[in-house]
Amino acid sequence: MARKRGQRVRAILTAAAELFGERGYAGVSLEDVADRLDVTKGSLYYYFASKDELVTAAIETLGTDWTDRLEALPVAGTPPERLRALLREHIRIAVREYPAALRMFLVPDEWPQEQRSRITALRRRHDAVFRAVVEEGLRNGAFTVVAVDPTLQAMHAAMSQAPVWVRDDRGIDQLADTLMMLVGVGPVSRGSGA
Amino acid sequence: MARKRGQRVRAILTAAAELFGERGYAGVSLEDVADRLDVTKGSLYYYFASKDELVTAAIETLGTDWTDRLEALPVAGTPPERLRALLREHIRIAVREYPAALRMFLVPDEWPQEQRSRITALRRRHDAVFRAVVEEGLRNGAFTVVAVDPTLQAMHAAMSQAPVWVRDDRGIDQLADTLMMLVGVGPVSRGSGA
DNA sequence: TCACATCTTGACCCAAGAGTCAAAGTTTGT
DNA sequence: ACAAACTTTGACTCTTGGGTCAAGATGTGA
Repeated sequence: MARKRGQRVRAILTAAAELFGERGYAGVSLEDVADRLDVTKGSLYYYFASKDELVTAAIETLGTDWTDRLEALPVAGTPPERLRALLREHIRIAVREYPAALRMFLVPDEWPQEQRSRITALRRRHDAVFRAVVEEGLRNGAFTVVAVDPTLQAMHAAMSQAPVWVRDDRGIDQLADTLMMLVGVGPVSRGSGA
Repeated sequence: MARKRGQRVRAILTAAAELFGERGYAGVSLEDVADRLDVTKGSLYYYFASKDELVTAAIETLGTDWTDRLEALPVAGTPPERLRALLREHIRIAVREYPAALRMFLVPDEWPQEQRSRITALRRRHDAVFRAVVEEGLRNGAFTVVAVDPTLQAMHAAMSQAPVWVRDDRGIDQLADTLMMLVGVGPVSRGSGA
C-alpha cells in the first residue's frame, strides 16, 4: 500500500536528516543511515536512487515541514508577541525534534552544488516568515533595528546553534528573550552608542 | 633551515584551515589540501603524521592566533566601546582572513572525538574575552541582558555565520551594531515586555 | 666537486563507501 | 492456498582516500 511506503520514506528521511545534520554530507555513509533504521544499505536504494537524492529529499522535507509549522502559528497579537512566539517555536522544534538537522541549512558549501540552490530557496521562504513580523513591528514602531538583514541573519544563526547549548524550556525562553533584544525589545538600557 | 620549515608548515595549516572550514572534516581529502598547495599528498606526510594531526594543528593554530589578536586589542575605553571593537575585529578577521575557517569551531560533532575537547577548550578561552567585557558592562550598568550565556552564544553564532552574508565594511559595522543590541545598547526602543 | 641533510615524488597497499543486482523473503488480493 | 506485487538482503564491483615508502630531486656546507 502507498500509505506504508510513505511511512517508510518518512522514517528514512528523518533518520537521514538527523545524521546529516550531525556530521554533514560527507561524514555520513548510507550504511550509517541504514544502520540507524536496522536495515541494509541496499534497501535504501529501493527508495532513493542515490545518496544525493536521499539528501535532497531530506532537506526538502525538513525545510518544508518546519516552515509550515511556523506559518501555522496564530497571526493574532502584536508584533512583539508574535515574534516571540515564532522564536520560541523555532527554537523548540530545533532543540526538541531535530537537534542537529538545522545545521544542514547553515553550511551550504558543504553540500553538493545541486543541493545548494534548493537549500537557499527553502531558507528564503523560512526567513520570510520572520521578516514579515519584524517589518510590521518596525512600521508601527514597536521594533528598532540597525538594519533588517543582519538582524534576521543573527537570529537564525543563533537559533541554528541553539541545540548545542540549550537544554531545557528555561533555556528556550531565555534565548527567545535574548533574541528579542535584537529588535530592541526587552530588558533594555538606554542607547548610548551609534 | 628551521625558518623555512616553519613557513612551509604555516602554509599547509592555512590551506587546511580554509578547506576544512569550507567543507568539514570528512569533506576534505589530503589530496585536496595538497592540490591547493601544488604538491602531492605524500609531501604532507613529511610534515604531519596523519590527517588528524594536521587537522588538530590547524584548529590549534587558528584558534590561538585568533584569540591572541582579540586579546591584543586595547583595553582602554568603556565596555560598550570595547565590546564594539571586539565584535568588529572578530567579524573583520572572520570575513576577510578566514572566510570559512570559523565554522570549524561551530560544529563540534563533525570532528573526531580527539579534536572535540581541544575545540571546546579553544572556544572557552575565546569566549572569555567577550565574557569579561560583557560582565564589566553589566556591573557598571552600561549593559542589560536576559542572561549572559545565551547572549554570548548568540553573538558567536552570528559572527561565525557572518562570512556567508557579510561582504564589505558596511556589513561588518552593521552586524557589530546589531549585535550590540543584544546587550541593550543601540538604536533601542523602550522595552515593552519581558 | 663531493658528501650529507632536507624535501618531494609517484607508485603502491588497504579499507571504506557508493552503487548494482539476482535471489530470497514478505504482503496482499482472490 | 496461490500468484503477483512489493520489499529486503548480502554479495559484488569500482572508486576514493588514508597511509607507506623507496627512489629521486634539491639544497647546503666544506
